[in-house]
Amino acid sequence: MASKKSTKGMNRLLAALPPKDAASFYRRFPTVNLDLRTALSKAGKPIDAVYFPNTGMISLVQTLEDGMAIEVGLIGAEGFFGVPLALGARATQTEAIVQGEGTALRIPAKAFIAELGRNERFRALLLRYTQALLAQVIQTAACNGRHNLQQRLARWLLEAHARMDGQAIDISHESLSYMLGCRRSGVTVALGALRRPGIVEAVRGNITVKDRKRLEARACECYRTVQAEFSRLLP
Amino acid sequence: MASKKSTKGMNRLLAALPPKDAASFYRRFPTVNLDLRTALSKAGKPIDAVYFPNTGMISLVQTLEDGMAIEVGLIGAEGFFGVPLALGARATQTEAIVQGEGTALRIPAKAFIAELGRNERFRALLLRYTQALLAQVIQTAACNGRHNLQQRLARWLLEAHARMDGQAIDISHESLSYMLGCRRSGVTVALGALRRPGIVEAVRGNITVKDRKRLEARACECYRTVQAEFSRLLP
DNA sequence: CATTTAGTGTACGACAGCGTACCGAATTGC
DNA sequence: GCAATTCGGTACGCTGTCGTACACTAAATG
Repeated sequence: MASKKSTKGMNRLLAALPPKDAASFYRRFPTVNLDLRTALSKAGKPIDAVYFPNTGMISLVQTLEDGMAIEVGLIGAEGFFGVPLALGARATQTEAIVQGEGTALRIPAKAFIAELGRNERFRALLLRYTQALLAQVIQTAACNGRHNLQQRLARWLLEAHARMDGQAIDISHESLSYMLGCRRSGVTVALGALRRPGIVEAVRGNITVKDRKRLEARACECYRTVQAEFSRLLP
Repeated sequence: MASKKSTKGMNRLLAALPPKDAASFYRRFPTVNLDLRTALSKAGKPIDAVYFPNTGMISLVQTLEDGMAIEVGLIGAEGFFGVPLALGARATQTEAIVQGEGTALRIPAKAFIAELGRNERFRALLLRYTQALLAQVIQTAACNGRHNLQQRLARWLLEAHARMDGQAIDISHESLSYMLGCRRSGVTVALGALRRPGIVEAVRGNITVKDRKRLEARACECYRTVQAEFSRLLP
């Protein structure tokens, strides 16, 4: 295995470390499958491991008292799940759910914390990612307050499309409504408006982006803004 | 001046440090006035100092491309402004605006970063606060997506009331609409519904909470949820 | 293969909040 | 003291999204 080439399809935070460090992580910790709809952590329960996705994506979902939920962040190979541990907390009210199949490096909480204590560079990198995640959540807060369903759906599809490397996205209207915090039929209508002009194709539980340019035109600025923040913080 | 007693009306993060450390901060850095409507940082510009409020409050506001804005977080004596610096960034797209008059300890960016590097305990404390702020922004994202104006206004008033120690809140409907991301007249109507039953009193640019209990009943759960997160993370 | 279940398309009345506009009252600036 | 400006109250028609409901189809299950 050519070690330089293997940064393709590898988690980009780990890939940003000195090659020896990255290799050490991949040697010492297992790569696990991220299976669709699996919860990596539950509200209020201790986080028992952190995940650095190589492929696939993880949704951060906040559940409200009435049982309604809404997505507040999306994590792919550009990041990792486990920010609260890096900040000295053990648990969050926010749930993490696999929303796109893939694989991830899994590091148990204890080992992760130990590693942070001894690897200055690793810690600095993860804190910069934390700032990027914060920027993403902030943008989502603004987006939820001011942009309409059409725009937010288009944004979500762009985010997912990028993280799934252009593959089709396996998600039902029902799940998507859960992410966007709206009715199931609201998704059907908004998606119909993207499907009719051929911007996306959609069949039972599966959405394919066909024309990214036109999808961007229908989305709000939020995707672009967050993107810019990420490349500024994590070059 | 009895040094133990002086934690009253002092920033609570600094008050949580060993008394010697806290005193050292207050000796080495100036306490400045937080003047209403002052911007402590501008979108995209380097943050030149961090602020630990003793009293008053600071709003985190995200501006969108169309010039519309919305508040994503609120900082009082329980926290500090400057999280991005603690995470290794120099600037953010998010603006910080004084929304309630008070005073704050001001630490220049350079000195702050130096201090973080040498004071382990200080750093750990600020990172736990960062997690609390993240929880606040996450809840706000969910709140903006799912709660109505009435509930969100009530929540905002509770947050402000707590941070202003029960004092009257100096803010116009216009500014409030800016915080909540709605029309000015939307605020007037929603506030009217709280004023008529005597829950709040409102005169030109000034709102007084008269009945906190009933205000809580009109607010969404978000205030309580964030509150719980804060006391869990920063006892 | 027959039956159940999950996912999708569509419709309809209700309503919260929008954009806009206008007026009077309080405050500020000259 | 007067004019200009800011702030607050109210109204009206419009639009996006909601809640709900029903029918149809594809997939899963027996």
